[in-house]
Amino acid sequence: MNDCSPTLGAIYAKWQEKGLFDCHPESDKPAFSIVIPPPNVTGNLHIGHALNYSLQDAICRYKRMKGFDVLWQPGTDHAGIATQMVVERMLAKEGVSRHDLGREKFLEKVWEWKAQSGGQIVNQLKHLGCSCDWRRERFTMDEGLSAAVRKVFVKMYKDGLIYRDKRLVNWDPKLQTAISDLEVVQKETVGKMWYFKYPLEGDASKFIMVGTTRPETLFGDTAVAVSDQDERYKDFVGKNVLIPIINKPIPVVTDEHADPEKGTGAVKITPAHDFNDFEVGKRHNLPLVNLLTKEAKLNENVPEKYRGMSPLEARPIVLEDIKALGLYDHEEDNPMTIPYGDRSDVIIEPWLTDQWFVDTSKLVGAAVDAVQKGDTKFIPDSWENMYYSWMENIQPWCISRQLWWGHQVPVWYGPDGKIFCEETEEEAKAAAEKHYGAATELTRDTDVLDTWFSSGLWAFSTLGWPNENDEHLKKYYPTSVLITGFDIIFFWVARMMMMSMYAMKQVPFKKIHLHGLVRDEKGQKMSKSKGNGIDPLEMCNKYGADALRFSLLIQEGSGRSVLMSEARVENYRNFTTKIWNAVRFCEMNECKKVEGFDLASVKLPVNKWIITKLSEAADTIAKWLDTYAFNEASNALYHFMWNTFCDWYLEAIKNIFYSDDEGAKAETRAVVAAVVDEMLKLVHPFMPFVSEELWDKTADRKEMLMETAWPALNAYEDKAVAENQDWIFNLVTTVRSVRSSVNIPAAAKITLKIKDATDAQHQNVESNAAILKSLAKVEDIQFVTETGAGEVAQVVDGMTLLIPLAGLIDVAKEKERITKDLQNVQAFVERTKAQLANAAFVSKAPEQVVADKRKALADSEQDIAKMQEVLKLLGA
RNA sequence: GGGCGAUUAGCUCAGCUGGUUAGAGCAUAUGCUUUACACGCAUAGGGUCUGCGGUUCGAAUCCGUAAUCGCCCACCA
Repeated sequence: MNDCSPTLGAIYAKWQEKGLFDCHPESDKPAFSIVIPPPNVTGNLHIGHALNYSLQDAICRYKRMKGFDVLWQPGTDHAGIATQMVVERMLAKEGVSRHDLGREKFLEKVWEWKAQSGGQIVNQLKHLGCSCDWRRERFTMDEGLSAAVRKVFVKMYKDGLIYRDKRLVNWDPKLQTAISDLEVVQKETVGKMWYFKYPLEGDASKFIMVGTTRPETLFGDTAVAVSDQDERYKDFVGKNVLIPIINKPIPVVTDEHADPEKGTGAVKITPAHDFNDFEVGKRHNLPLVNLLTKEAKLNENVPEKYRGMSPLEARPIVLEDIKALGLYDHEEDNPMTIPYGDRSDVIIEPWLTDQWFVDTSKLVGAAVDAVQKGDTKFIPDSWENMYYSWMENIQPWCISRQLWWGHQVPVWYGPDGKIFCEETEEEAKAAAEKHYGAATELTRDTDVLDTWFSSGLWAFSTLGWPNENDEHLKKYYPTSVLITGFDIIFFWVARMMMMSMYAMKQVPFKKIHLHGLVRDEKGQKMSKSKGNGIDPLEMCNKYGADALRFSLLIQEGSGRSVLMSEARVENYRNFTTKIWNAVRFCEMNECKKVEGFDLASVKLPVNKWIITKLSEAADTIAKWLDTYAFNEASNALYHFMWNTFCDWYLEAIKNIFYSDDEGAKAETRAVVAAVVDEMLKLVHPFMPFVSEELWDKTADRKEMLMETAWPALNAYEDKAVAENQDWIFNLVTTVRSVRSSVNIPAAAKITLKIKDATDAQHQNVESNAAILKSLAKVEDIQFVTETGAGEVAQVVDGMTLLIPLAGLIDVAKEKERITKDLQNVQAFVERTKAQLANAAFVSKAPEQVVADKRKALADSEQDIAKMQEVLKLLGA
């Protein structure tokens, strides 16, 4: 916590020292809890993390201010594959492989690494301002969390939900482990389809032609399948054909898998190397011939000349050999997808092994029901459909990994292979003794679990489970909301739902807010290879964490992508600077906090106006944050702060500060100080550092900004006064606009004449004369009954504004300007008249709509008359 | 092949249950060295709301359809 900014570091340290991040299970405040999506312990903060954590921090800070007892539960994930790879790479530099060390020593090295350089990301989170309860930091390999893993595994095993099976799995030959379906990414390529002949056994003149994308697997063929509807191959069914090269006879079988429409209608069946063929093999009791080693090299089941080659190396040689035999027919280009490992980026092979599976089909029911009942709500809810459809088509989850780093499967085998699944070795031994009638030597299963298995328990394992009496578990579970990226909805969200419904009989979180991906300015995914990444820490250093956070927050809505570029961060850095300068201005004008000042005593309309606007902004921002619409909330804050507070309010009160009305000055100073205080509270969830720093700078405080309550100012709102004030500001804009369009020099003071003002308008202008004069650069305001020559005119709200220009007026231009204006209003009047003449509209539309139209029509007609009057004077 | 989402100003997006003379930020133009801020202030220009059809007194908003783009899932002998 130093390379961001010493000041920010100090503020962060102070929050932490005061215990402001801590949860208080003993308090009677209502709970609000979030578990962090645990970053990999190997991780470095990237921009996607920055988005995810900024959202959570904003919500947590806001909820604290709203009176909740907040727990933001932090921690890291042991990240089986990633971590093992990191440590292996480190060892490789010393010329050591993990196999040189052996499992136990290697795991020691991993823990050493973790102690020294693991979890850097936790410190990086602090740079962002994350207000996690760090006392409660957890790691998925902690003893408590590991106990949770063992307990759930054993329970699932005993409930028949976890089983061991020999079947085809996705095998990663680089990492040499099985991986789950989700960890396989399909890449589009244009491959080839090769066609060649399988001669009929005993009659080489007859043959079946097959097409295949993987000719090198023919050594593992154990049948050729055709459709029972396919006349072409009727005579072959039940007979044998010979595998080219090795001349091994295999049967021709009929199977639904063979589609007469595709290829030649005949399929070679390689049950040990293709998922579909595996199923065909099962239906026909075909033998399984495994051709690959765990490195995915051809093994002893292929002729010697091919052994040790990779499938891709063997393929052209096999094809040459088929050609040499005269069995080759032709080839075609074939668009296809090839499976790759998401971590290793090598081709994944279906491979026959013993693995552990979760029978997810038995878990999905409760997980789906919970969402259908609304116990967990998706935000945005469009994700629910995707969740349902994935759940409905769920496949068994392969949870075993042939790695060393991870939760070792709590399974021991007896000498006869009997399985003892228990939470501890002692229990397993006891069970074995009972089973065999004597103490028996057991060997432990060497597999570890898929990292997502432990992540699936994260929402309750971090809160103390399996200790059901843990006060944190009791108070904070189910958690209030999970905030995470939609990309891990299946990996994590769905699994958490299943695991939680199974182990806890409760949902893990009541809401789930799914946010989009961070992309570059052009909407492209950020990647190292493209070099279009944005480093969040660099942005923090250059522009401050607040600017980075805000540029992320203001874009996050409806789960859409968040586009990032340095220019955007820079842009919102300007916003932090603006706040800084505004507060500085207030200080310079001696706006000091007045103890005991009662906002209800405020008299000046402009002050009542800002208080009303502030109150409205507090409610609006709260409303949006409550619905996780971070973009809307951020926009509301930006608009209030910059537009309402700086551009209007501070400009409007300058004339008070420069006047000698001490009473008005005193009231305004007190109001400014109070408004700044409340405004900083609104800023705080979004930009905690700058707001806290200004809070500290502007007064002697008993409490830090972070621990203050969210503004509740509805009692001080005065909507009527605020509306009048809005009208005055609109009038200012109108005058400025006229000035600009007739090129009155910016610095020139003008006289403003107002004709046909109503009493209310007159009064409003009178009481805001000073503001009007200073903001519109008006020297003198006069209420008149006649228009004079040489005056620029503008009709607004039934009044005619007149600005004498001492003969400088360009009559032709004036006519054009007013005529254009007039035409717009006339067009509106025509439309509205037509609408009101429509009997169907008048009878069917709501009364209020019709009344509003009538009023607008009348007003516009009045304005038209005044414009025509002006034009007449111009000599039209 | 199945599903989902998007299409509104030059760019990025608001516009919730149909009634606004369709908004914001950025960018652009013009004018401002106004004693908080040029990382600023003021003003302005800019949109037949992707096309077509329908429902309705009334459609950016609802329905259908087409096109384009994006994403997810499945399959590809």
